[in-house]
Parts: sequence; C-alpha cells; structure tokens
Amino acid sequence: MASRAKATIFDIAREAGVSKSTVSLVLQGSGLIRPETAVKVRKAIEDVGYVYNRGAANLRKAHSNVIGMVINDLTNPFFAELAVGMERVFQSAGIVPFIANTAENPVRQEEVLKSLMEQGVAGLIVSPARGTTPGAFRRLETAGVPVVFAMRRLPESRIPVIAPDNHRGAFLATAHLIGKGHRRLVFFGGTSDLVVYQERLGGFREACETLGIAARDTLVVQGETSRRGGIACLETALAMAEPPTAALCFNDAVAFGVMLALRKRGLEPGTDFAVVGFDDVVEAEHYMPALTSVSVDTAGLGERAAHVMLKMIQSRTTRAEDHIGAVNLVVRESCGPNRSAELGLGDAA
Amino acid sequence: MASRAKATIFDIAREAGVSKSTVSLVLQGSGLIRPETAVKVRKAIEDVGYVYNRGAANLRKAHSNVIGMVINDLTNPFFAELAVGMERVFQSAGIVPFIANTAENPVRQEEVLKSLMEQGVAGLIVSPARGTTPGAFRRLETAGVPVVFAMRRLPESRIPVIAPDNHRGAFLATAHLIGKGHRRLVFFGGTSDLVVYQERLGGFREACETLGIAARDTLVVQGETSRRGGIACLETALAMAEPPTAALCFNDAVAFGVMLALRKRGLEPGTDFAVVGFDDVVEAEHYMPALTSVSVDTAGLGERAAHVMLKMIQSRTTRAEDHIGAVNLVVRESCGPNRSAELGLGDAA
DNA sequence: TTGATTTATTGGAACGTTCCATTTATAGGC
DNA sequence: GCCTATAAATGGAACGTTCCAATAAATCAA
Repeated sequence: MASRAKATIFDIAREAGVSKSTVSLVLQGSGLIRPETAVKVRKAIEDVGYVYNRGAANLRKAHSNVIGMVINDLTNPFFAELAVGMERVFQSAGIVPFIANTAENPVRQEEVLKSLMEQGVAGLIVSPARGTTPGAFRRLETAGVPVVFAMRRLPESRIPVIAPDNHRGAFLATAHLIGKGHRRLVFFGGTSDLVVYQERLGGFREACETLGIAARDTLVVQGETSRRGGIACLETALAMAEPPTAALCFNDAVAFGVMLALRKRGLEPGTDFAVVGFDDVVEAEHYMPALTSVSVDTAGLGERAAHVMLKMIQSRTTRAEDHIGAVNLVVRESCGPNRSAELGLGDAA
Repeated sequence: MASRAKATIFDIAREAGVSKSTVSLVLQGSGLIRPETAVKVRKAIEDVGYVYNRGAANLRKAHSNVIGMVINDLTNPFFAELAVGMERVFQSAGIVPFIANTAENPVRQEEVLKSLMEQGVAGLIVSPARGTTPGAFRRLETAGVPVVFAMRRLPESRIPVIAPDNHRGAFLATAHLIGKGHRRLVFFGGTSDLVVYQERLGGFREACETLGIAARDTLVVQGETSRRGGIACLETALAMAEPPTAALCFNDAVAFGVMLALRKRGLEPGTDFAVVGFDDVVEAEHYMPALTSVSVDTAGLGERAAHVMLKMIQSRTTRAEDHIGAVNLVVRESCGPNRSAELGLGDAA
C-alpha cells in the first residue's frame, strides 16, 4: 500500500534499460529519441508508478510553469467568475493555476505571496486586498516575477492593471437614472481606500454635474461592499430629511441589500426607488425585480489578464500595458418606468 | 530592475560572514544558533532580497508543506464557503492551501491532480468531479499521498470522507413538507451518478414511505444542479396531470430556480407551492421569500476536513475515519403556513 | 575501406537546499 | 593549566532533475 521510496528517473532508466538522460529526454517529449525507445520508457514509467518531481526540475530549469491567482474574496461570486475566465486560458496553455484566497486581509496576503514566491511561481495575477501597503509587491518586483493586477489596482504602482472602465460605467448608470427623471441621487457602498471606489464615485459625480444635478442633491453613503452593507446604506439614506429616489450601488451585492431593505420597508424596488448595481453578476438577471447593472464582462477580463500574463512570461518582462475593459449598462427592471411625465420633463437620456 | 541571478543561501552566507549551513539553520529557526548570529543573518537575508527556494528544500526534506484543495465548481458559493472553512484551519497551522478548480470535468481533474502531485503536495482535499472514474485516485494512493473527500464521495473507495448527513437532511425536510399537509411531493434536480444524489433521494423516499405517502404520489425529476436546472424541473413537474404541491430540491441553487419559475408563472412560492432547499447557502436567508433549507454547516465541514488532513499528514497515514456532519432544517418562508386546516388534518410534524 | 555526417544515447556537473558528522570556540571543574 | 562537557558553526554528501559535451552507432560519399 504505502509505496517504498519514491521512484526516480534512475529507477525508470534501469527498468527500461536506458540511461537517466534518455528518460529525461522522453519526459520532455524530445524528438531526439527513437520512437521505440520512447515507448519502452513510457511503459516503464507507467509500471513503476513514477511521478515527476517538478521541484527538482525547477532547480535547473529557469522557469516553473506554475501561475498563482491571488484573490481577495473567494466568496464573492464575482471573483469566482474572474477565476473561471482565467482558467479557460491557462487550461489551453497546459497550465494549472493555483488559487489562493487572502480574505481581504493584507497580512494573510503577505503570507500568501511569500508562499507562492517560495514555490517559484512563474507569474501572479492578483486582486489586491483592501489596505494593501504600497511595498507589498516590492519583493515580487525585485525578484522579477511578472505580476498583473486584475479588477483592482493600487494607488501608485507600475504593475499593469486589467480592469473595467469604472468611471464610464458609473457615468452611464447615473445618466440612466437621471434620464428616468430622478433628481435626488445617492451613491451607496464602498469605502474611499479602494481605487475602484474613487473611479466609480468619480463617474457618478461627473454625470451629476454635466447633467445638471446640483451637488446638494447628490448624496454619498459609504459602507461595506456586501448585502449587509447595502441594507445599512438604505437605512441611512431614508432617514434623511429629503431622501433620494434613486441609487447607484458600488456593486451588485450592495444593490441586492438595498432591494432587500426596500422590500422590508414596504417599498418596491423599481417603482418606489430606483437602484442600479455594478458588475452584473449572474444573479442580477434572476433577481426579483431583475437588477439593472453595469456589465463588466468579468470572465472576459479574466481571460485578458491571463493572456497578458502569458505574454509577459514569454517575453521575460515585468511590464505590460494596462487594459481597461469596455462596460455597458444592462437595463432590467430595478429602475422602473420613466418618471419624466410625473415631473413634467422630457426624456433626457 | 530585473534582478540578476537569484540569491541563494551562499550569497547570504558571504554577506553575513558565516557558512551556508548556519544560514540554513537560521532559516529553519533552529535554536542552535547564537541570537546575535541569527540577527546578522536575517539582516543579510533582507538586504540581499533573498527568497527561499522550497523546491530545493523539498528535495531533501521528506515533507512539503503544500496542501491542495481540488474543487469541482468554484462558482458555486457553497464550495467557496467550504474553502473558507478549510483556510481558517490551515492558516493557523501556517499553511497556505492552493485551490484548484476542475469545473466538474474529470479530464481537467486528472490534469489538476497530476500537476499537484508533481508539485509534491503533502495532502489533498478533494470534492471529486462528477463522472470521476474509480481509478482516478489510484496514483495518489500508490504514492502514499493522504487524500480526503469533502462533501462528495466516490461509489467505492477507501478514501476517508467528510460530508453532511444527506439522508437525514432529506428526511427532515421531507417530513417537514408532509407535516405542512402536502401529499404530492417531488424531488427536484441532480442526477443519479452522484452518490450525494442517492443519499438525498433515499432520505426523501424513506420519509415518504414511513409517513404514509404513496409511491405514486411521489415524483422525481432529475436535472442540472443549478438555477437553470431548477427552472426546467418545475416546468416539467407542472406539466403533469396531477402536479405536486411541494418540492425538496437537490440543493439551494435548484430551489432558487424553482422559485423563480414559480413567480414567472404567477405562482407564489410558499403559498402556492412549497419548496425546500439543501445546503443553506448564505443567500437562502436573503431570498424573497426566504428559503427553508437543510443547513449542513459547510464551513464547519471544511474545518473538519482540514483537521483530518493535518492529522493524517502528521501520523503519515493515508487512512482516517469518515465524518458525517450533523444537519438541521432551517425553517423560513418558502413553505408557507400549514395546509393542515385546508386538508382537514392535524399537525403531523 | 575510410573519413565525414547524422542520429541516438550517455555520463557528469550543476541547481539550492538539508542533514549528518566534524571541527572550533567557550565554559566549567579540578 | 589541563581535561572534559557543552555550545556554536561548518564542510560535504545527498536529493531528482536538466543540460552540455562527449560518445557510440548508423548512414553516406568518395
């Protein structure tokens, strides 16, 4: 049952009556080997129950074929989608990416990065944890390991970023709400330590300004980027003197929370209060009411990130261009019909 | 920018004016080293930007400290919860588990397992993909790598299993439905190639039999274990001559799909048709109506699996006891009020 | 047949660690 | 001051691969 000492290429060599070098060549699929010999060797490999020791190999080879994916919150389905997109690409390149979760914890992230480096990864795709310090990736950089950021970025860093056009997405969504006739708007969820937050809030603000919403009619309520955070945000907003009538949410999770809280208060999302989400996760379509959301093509961005990574590894560089993915607003039911009539205004969108 | 040749313990040794062996000892936190020397070495490590080469180390050490988690569907939030539970345990043991996704594809799973083995994992926690062949884990076994199955099992295999009590969970849920006064029941979703399916369906059947539901009043509709599968199942069931009034769903995803489909037909889940889910994912609580579901303490099972794994590694065995986790029914709103009155029956639950 | 060329195979050194057996330094006992 | 015991540091071999240079075998041109 429990095997004796692990088999090595020497064992195979003996079994097949060749030298260790020949075995090595076969293992690497070299064309220099006579087909019959290769067959013989492969049979020995099978018989002996040999398992290749990549660690030993990497001692000589410059490149390992391990790529790590460091994700800040695995329980968010959004990131699972991202991971799936990447895997599609890596699979066809014959690479098995290893995923590690940092649970939004910079200390854990440090450990994870260290461990991955020690493992000798060829490259890393990272969605950095909130509160990541600027120096967290310096070790990677000095070690010359290619890194790309996906979805999130760090305030100042030369590491290439693959992310959606957050500003434009927020702008589109906000314009949609204004077009529907809303005049008192709120931005729900997220905290200012995330660059993404700045970008989305920026899009929101620009839309309000250019489309003639006074600053005093726009509200910002920070909060957790989760369902729970959304619930809390709505409570806060409705407690105001002149509560808003429409919300752009930092992400879909927040939007779900907001809709939930509306229902609990006897308000109907869509008709009584308009809500737009961000990310367009699969659930958005299936919610009641279906959530209008900014679609960012998560899986597509994942694929993109994987491609960039592959190219970086191949060309032995640690630099690459940023890639800002197109976004578009998917209009469903959570913003209800136009309010124009009610307010005596034309359709402004 | 791009660093020159990677630093090794020799470089540190030179820098710190000691021997490579001393550096190695410091790296391993040996108490044999004079504290001042250790400090000196650690400083050199920092200065040089050294990164430990675990591959090289594993060449000599018997044990790597890598543990792999092989998961069949990362996009199912259920598995993300499982992963999170495991990580809690591994983190406190100073281990970074690597997660790999098989996307429910046995071929991909084969690749993933191979890659993990080549990496020299110390152990593997696996939720096997549907359609896994019996031989898929033989290599692992002959290599003496500890493996535990989490949540799912293979028909015949000596590998220890950590899973919830599916039979009992299904029994409880079904009894609940019957207690509510339902007499025509259906089991929705899943396919018979999964052992879990057999177990859950078994509990459903036993409850029906012992609580006096005739076999001709129970229906089974197989289907995908996803929202989409749930939608399809409901369509099928409602097209029958005498449609059921209550469903036990293979998992929560199916249940969500069923509720969605009900709404689309103008039926209200809970009052017009009762539905129970399985797994009790976090969304269950937040759904409209909130989903009654069998809670399996996913994260707890993850922790358990991790502990078992740790113990197996420590005691160098590939055997361990199965662990069947307790379940309990979380009653929410998706089964509505009792039907007893309507049917002239007492409360049987 | 001989030498040159091509095709297949091979031995040895190297990769960066750990671990064991030694050596060297320090302290203690008398 | 000498011997012994303990503490601290060290050199060398080993781990399982890859790669290079070298060899051996087969083919070819003359």
